[in-house]
Amino acid sequence: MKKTEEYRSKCPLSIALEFIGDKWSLVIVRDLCMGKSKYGDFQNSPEGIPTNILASRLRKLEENGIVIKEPYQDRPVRYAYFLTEKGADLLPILQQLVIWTQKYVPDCLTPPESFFQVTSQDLLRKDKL
Amino acid sequence: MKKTEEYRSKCPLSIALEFIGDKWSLVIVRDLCMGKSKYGDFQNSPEGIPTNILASRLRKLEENGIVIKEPYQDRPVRYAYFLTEKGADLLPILQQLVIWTQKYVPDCLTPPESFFQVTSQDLLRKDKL
DNA sequence: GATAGTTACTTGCTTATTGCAAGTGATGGC
DNA sequence: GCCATCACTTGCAATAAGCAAGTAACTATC
Repeated sequence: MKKTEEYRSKCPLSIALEFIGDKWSLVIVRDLCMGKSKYGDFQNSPEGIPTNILASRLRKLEENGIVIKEPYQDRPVRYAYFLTEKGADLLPILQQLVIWTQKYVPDCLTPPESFFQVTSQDLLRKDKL
Repeated sequence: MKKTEEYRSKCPLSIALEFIGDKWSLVIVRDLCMGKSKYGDFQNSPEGIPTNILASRLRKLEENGIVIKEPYQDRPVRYAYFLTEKGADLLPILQQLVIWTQKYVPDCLTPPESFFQVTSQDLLRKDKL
């Protein structure tokens, strides 16, 4: 992992944005929180993430220790993706983002009640939301 | 403001990322929370935001109702920037991002104690952190 | 053995964005 | 008239985003 000298500053907010400050990374983390783990799962999400962006973001999230990939099949070898503890701890951020949008954007969807009750620990036990 | 049909999906998380899912917007919001309001203030931040990016992001934040600009001088006219209520309500998101980074990135800075005690309401009273 | 289907990517290309460095405009001070 | 200040804009090169098609490694079917 990077030394703090390699970030554009030592501010923790600024550092966080170097990890997840783009339009797709937290969408992928959302899908992982919801129990999705394979390529087809992510591609079925309503945003229609381009396949090259999906591959690139999953690789970066894995490099940053937010996601791990585990083979679920041998011939050919194919991988499923899961959140690490570091990744699961992004959940409170997702929850706060949802609260913000629900307050300020009319007509957006409401996640299930469980979404606000689930904790990072729950995700690691692989409970589905 | 956009209708929900104009976002890439109706998911509140996804919508939020269309507003602030980049590496600079929340850094600017951080600076506004800290009481900064003029160009020179933002440019003095440690990340060294390029001036064209600063201008572009402030304009977008204003268009999205997250920031307002008010003239502080007439000749020539010059503007200072402040958070709206919508912008101040991003504070819990900033706080969660900081908690995450402090847990997972060694050697990052620690904000003042007040950062975690301040509320969105406090920001609107223009209390400095 | 050839063909088709499935899943997970990669590739080539176009378009868009990022960001560097310099420049511009409207003032005031000397 | 020149210089300084502050808030941007501009031109351009580099990088990233994303579209659409393609590829690889299997299995199933005929």
